[in-house]
Amino acid sequence: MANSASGESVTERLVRVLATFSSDRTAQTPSEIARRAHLPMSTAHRIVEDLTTAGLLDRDPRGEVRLGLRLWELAHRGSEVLRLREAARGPMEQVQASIREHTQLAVLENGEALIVERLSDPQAGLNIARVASRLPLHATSSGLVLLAHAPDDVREQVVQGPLRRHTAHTLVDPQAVRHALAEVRATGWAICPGMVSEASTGVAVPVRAGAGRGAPVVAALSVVLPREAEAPRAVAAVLARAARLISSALPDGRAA
Amino acid sequence: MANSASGESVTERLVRVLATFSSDRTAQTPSEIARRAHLPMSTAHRIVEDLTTAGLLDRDPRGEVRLGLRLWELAHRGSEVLRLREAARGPMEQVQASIREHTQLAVLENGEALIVERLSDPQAGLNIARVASRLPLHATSSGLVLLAHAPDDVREQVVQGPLRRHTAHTLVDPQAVRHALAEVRATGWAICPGMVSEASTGVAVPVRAGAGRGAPVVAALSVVLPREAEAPRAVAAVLARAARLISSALPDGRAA
DNA sequence: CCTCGCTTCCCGTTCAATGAGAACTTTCAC
DNA sequence: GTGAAAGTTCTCATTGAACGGGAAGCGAGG
Repeated sequence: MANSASGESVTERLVRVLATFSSDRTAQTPSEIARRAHLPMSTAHRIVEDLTTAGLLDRDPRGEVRLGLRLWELAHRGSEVLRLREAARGPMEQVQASIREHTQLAVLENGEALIVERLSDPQAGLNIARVASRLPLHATSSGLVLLAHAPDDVREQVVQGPLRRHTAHTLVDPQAVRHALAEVRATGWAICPGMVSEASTGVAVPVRAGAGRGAPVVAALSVVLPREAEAPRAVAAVLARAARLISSALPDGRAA
Repeated sequence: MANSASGESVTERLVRVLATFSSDRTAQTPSEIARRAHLPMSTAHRIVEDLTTAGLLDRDPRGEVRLGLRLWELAHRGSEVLRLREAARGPMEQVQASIREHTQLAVLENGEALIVERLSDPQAGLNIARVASRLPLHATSSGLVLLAHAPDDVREQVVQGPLRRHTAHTLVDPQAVRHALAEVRATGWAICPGMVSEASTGVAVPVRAGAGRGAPVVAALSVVLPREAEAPRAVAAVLARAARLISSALPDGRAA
């Protein structure tokens, strides 16, 4: 754009505006957006107007801004995530039926685990993650699975980057993380007691695109158990079976 | 942007690029995008690159472009559609279980019906519509329901606009449509035999935001029956019950 | 070897986007 | 009722980012 004080592309700014929305803030005033996206008032107002006429945002009569229908529509017109979710729904429901805890599916996105599907039993314990929210890679079972099978450069970048401590059990030493990842690769699952929150244990397995051990890992399937639950390895076995079901429903992974 | 030949806003163009994707075309080359979005080659390439670094698009190793994870993520961070889908899933599954045909939920979007959720039984007949696809308002049961409860100006614009004929039973006369709409309002449902395709009958009812007859209509719940099925009115009654369930799970509609 | 289509790089032109500011409206506290 | 605070809608001069034609590079296919 002409004259941007900070030398950003228009696209960047549009995304920044859209990214000010979250599961908690689904409606906000243009001024709030300006503040949260660090944009000058008048600029924010103009961008909001543009996005509104494009349908990516909607303004309700009160003047508050929400994410627009068209954004949802575009995202549903053929993202990979949709195929993945579709393939995963059945197997995830089976897992859910037999284990009765939160069941999650996550993919690797820009150094974090992005949750793409989640089934939760009302009877199950408290839950942190929601669909479309992100989790740290080094401190969650899904994250470790994704990281273990990520390309070398991505893995190293995360391992060497700052590793935030969530609980006393969080792995914050690069070497410790590398060890854990090697074990995940060897066993085929990750079991993480109390790494994010003291009270729960995460169990996760890789989901591959297509059959075969060598097929690329595209997602991690996980459940969150209460810490005191025994038999996490039995749970891992259940997950592994479900993961194979998902894999076989997925187009073969030479594509990705 | 500086120099745009056609006086469009940047945002418009970005959306045009994103809109070249569809359920059928989930991957395309930048050049294809250029052609379909009617953009000069170099411009399309640049925009694709921008959108890619912003995460709204992804390029696979082959060079083909796909919708990016981040687009999906943003759309799932608090659109109204999500609430609606969530509230509707249970009741829709009940409908599905008792009727065993395609069950759909649609909202009004810019002069068309946008399908936001769909459950389909493998045993059910052929199906046209997918999630995130659009249907004409004047020729479908969902469409007529939405149109019947739309603001006056929207309704008149559609009724007076061109009404495409799909089959011999499609309503293409403005006055006929107005009559149909009045009946939909009076009875509380729409039954459309053979309007889109000769072989099927659509049945739809309004879904309101919150309890009470006066609450605003936010969606249409419908099923597609084989034309020869008897008892469409019994089906409408089942739908109406489900719609009330959905409504009660929805935040009260003074908001919208 | 040549052709054809896609992609990438280059570069002069230009006007859309920009953002400070002022005026106006709504909201709320007292 | 009055005043302050916050949000919104304008205006407008400035300017560099976006634009797009063109050429060069790349690769597949005949």
